[in-house]
Amino acid sequence: MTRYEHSTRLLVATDCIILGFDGEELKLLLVKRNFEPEKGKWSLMGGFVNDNEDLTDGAERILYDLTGLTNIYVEQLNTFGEVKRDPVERTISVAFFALININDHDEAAVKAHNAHWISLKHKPQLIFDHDKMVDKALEHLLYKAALHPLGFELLPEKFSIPQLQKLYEAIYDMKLDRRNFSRKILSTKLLIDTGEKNQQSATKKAILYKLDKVRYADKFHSFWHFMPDPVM
Amino acid sequence: MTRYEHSTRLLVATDCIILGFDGEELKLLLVKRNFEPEKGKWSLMGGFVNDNEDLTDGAERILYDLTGLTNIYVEQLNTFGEVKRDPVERTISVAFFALININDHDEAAVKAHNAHWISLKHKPQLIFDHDKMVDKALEHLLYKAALHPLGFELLPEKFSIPQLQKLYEAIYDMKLDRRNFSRKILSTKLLIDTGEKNQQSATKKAILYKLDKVRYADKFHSFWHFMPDPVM
DNA sequence: AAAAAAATGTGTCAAAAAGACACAAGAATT
DNA sequence: AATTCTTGTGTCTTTTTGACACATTTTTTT
Repeated sequence: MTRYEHSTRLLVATDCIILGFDGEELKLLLVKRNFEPEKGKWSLMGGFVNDNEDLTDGAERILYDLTGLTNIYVEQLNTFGEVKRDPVERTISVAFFALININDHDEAAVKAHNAHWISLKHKPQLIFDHDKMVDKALEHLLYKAALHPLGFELLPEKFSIPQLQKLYEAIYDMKLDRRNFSRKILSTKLLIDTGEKNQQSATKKAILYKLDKVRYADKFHSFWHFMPDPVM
Repeated sequence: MTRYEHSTRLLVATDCIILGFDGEELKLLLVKRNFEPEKGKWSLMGGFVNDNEDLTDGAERILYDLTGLTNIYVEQLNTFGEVKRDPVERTISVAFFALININDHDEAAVKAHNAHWISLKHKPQLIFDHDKMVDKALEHLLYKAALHPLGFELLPEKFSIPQLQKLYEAIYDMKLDRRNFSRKILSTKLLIDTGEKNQQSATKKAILYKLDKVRYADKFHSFWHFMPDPVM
């Protein structure tokens, strides 16, 4: 037995939902297509999966191409396979979810691909079912960030508690009490005081922390309750 | 533009991880293959995705074939696409996660497919990367059930609180305090007292509840903390 | 028929966590 | 030196959790 005969073979693509944080709001890395189909429209960055390439490798290849980064937080999200989702030809697309610190990426690579960071609040309409993909990614972010403080992936290595709070406020689009947030985050004992202070801050310099990666890995599969319940 | 030329097309399959609960333990619906490759070995139920068929439809077709059920809780889990995962020919497999009440299924259909309910504690080794798929499904169940009381999907329409507790104990493989569990579950106000009592119970008859589906749908996107934190 | 056994429903109390809020302190601006 | 903005930390009250005890219902045993 060397091949499954009589079975249909389909195009398989990968699309990446790349989220970043600039200190104020969540942004999405989108490309303005300069090729057909849908030339001139906004879309996620994607590409076909090669014959001899794992799905994850395909996604990482695309991410590297676009951002110049390698050690990104990437997770497989969902596979979109509606028959008519691509008008040209049926294509299955495996969507990947990536979080990066917005200041880390290679700007030249981004420019070369005609890509731009767009605030989620001003997201344009995207091609095909890419809007659905983004929705799914945001839903996933809410889930994940409620259980794990994985907002760390969106911040620089050294960060302050107020920075982290702003990130969570952006993710959940709500205001949090500064003092309670600080108490809660410190009680996890996940933050290591680097002894340094935030220099760019205009007023009082905030303490810079880094993530205790060992403890984080240990605790990752325990469930926290990170965000308050919405009132019912 | 009518086709993407020069791009490789791949076989796309669907595999279903079907979990059920018999009142005591979690079980997995597995088939003993009576066809090549890997004839005689245990595997998940799966099949190729048809040319003109959505992925979800493909999964539901396979689930209906095997169990005779249509309104199953199904969720797409993950797509497994390692180059060498299928020794015959490269095949991408989209794994689906299904929860059913183990007493509902069509036994004849199950028998016809040479399928069996196997306790997770005695799961045999499966073909290809199906073990990985099952691991992923269990991990997903832990996540989901921590946030949503989605164990309901595994129980009959009317059930008692002790039944629900046994299910959660099976999922998390831990003992829970009866009184605290009851308090917590009732405080969600998700259960409607049917006025009936459990008849098969050997001693005191337990109150049968049903799920308040409206409230459940409303609350689904709020985050609960259903299981206690593991001690660190 | 009474007692024992098994499982269910509900209540109490202390400890822990969460929510609301006040005040002190560092750093730039006026 | 006073003002403003932001950060760090503390207190108090309310809510939730965790650890228990006891009463009730039904079957089984004596």
